Amino acid sequence: MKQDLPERSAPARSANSRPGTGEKYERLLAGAAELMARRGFSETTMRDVARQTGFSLAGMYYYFHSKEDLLYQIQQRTFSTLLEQQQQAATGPGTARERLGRLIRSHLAFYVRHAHELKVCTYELESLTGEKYHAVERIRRDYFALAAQIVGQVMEEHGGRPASEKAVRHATLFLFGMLNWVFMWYRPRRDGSVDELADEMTAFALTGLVGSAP
Amino acid sequence: MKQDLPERSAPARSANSRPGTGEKYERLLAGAAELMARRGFSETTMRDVARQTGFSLAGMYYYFHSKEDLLYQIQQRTFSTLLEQQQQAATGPGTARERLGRLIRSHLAFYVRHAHELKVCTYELESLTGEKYHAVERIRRDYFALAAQIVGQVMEEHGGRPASEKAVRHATLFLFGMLNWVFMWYRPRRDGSVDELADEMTAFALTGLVGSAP
DNA sequence: TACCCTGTCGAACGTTCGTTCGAAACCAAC
DNA sequence: GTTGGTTTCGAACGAACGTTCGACAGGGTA
Repeated sequence: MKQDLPERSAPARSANSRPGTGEKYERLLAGAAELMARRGFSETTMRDVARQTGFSLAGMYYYFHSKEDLLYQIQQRTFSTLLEQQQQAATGPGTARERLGRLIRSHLAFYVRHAHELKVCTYELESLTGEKYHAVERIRRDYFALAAQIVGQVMEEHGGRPASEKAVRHATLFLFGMLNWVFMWYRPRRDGSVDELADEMTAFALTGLVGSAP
Repeated sequence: MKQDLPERSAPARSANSRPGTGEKYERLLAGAAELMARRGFSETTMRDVARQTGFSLAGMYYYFHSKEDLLYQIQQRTFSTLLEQQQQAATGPGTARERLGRLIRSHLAFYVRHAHELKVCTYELESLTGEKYHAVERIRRDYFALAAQIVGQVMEEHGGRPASEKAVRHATLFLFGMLNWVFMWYRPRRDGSVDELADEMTAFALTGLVGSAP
């Protein structure tokens, strides 16, 4: 009785199972995220995850349906939480510049607390297929729209009139480029706290190299 | 004049083989780079590369020793060419701001001409091991130093005194974040020419959101 | 013709992968 | 102690992977 649903993650075993919560389930996701962040999705084997989390190879499959499902759970949970947090940080009071500063700071703070998971979200979207891919991409698009809105407001606040859609889009992509590249180099001991880093990045985004004082 | 690197990729066949040049060899590297850029290194199988380039599976191994060697050849060749080009573009005459503009424009122009190869260079360093990893990392470090030097000059030119090493380092990493993220979204039809994009990015890097006019 | 070097390839080898299956262990409720 | 659902796992399966091997065609040279 295999599933014949086109996409879906499918029921698999009867109708019970897979609480979606629980201490062991969390440990599984966290362990998998750590390995996938370090080595990449396809370089991470289920045997690695089993060793890391203390489960047996077969035992893990009680909690999810497939390796891709495991990746999906990590991305969906992490990105949803981040988006929710950012919607609060970005829609609060203050000028557009202040909201942009909060967005950057809050993103980096989230990164510090969930580095592995966020790295997986950022770099492993393309390891998902079908509906899982589109579901995560939808969240990502929402997050981009949220940031683009603020960037547009900053540009309008300063320029006196709305900036072109393309200019806003590109500036937002520059911002995400900076944010997403942080995974590749940030080490607290060498680079200072994320609060400091957030200030530097905000200054760079607002006034660039020749506008920021050291 | 071939390498006798420590790490060695093993002699494999006698002492001949692997010209390192030749039309077929180029076709092999280009085809492999295209697949690896699109799907990633470990998702790209040797059978895929064979199909893409018209070789047989075994036939390809006349030209290199292993899959990792193939990846290394792509990265080493591409990055060396880029670095050489950028050393010229960045050490020419003009103010530091002008040199930064040339660096950005030249990097993006190279991206347009060698998109697949550069994407592989940017995202598949960690698929290399041992001496191959370190060899490519050395080129990457040189490229970073080149950019950091110009960024530092821009900051000094404006601030009147040298900026802190950390500030220069972080600003350079912000710049590379923007540049390297371009792979993820740039489409000429929608986003305009790379010359336009280079101008936008240079303006953003120099004066930020509130300094650039739309 | 005989020889050898350069390219090429079908077929296979050994390994590792994600996943499955049946059985066993656990445990609260009777 | 028996039951029945929940959770765990050793062992195996089939597929796919990178790589190798022996063979062989082509063509330049003696």
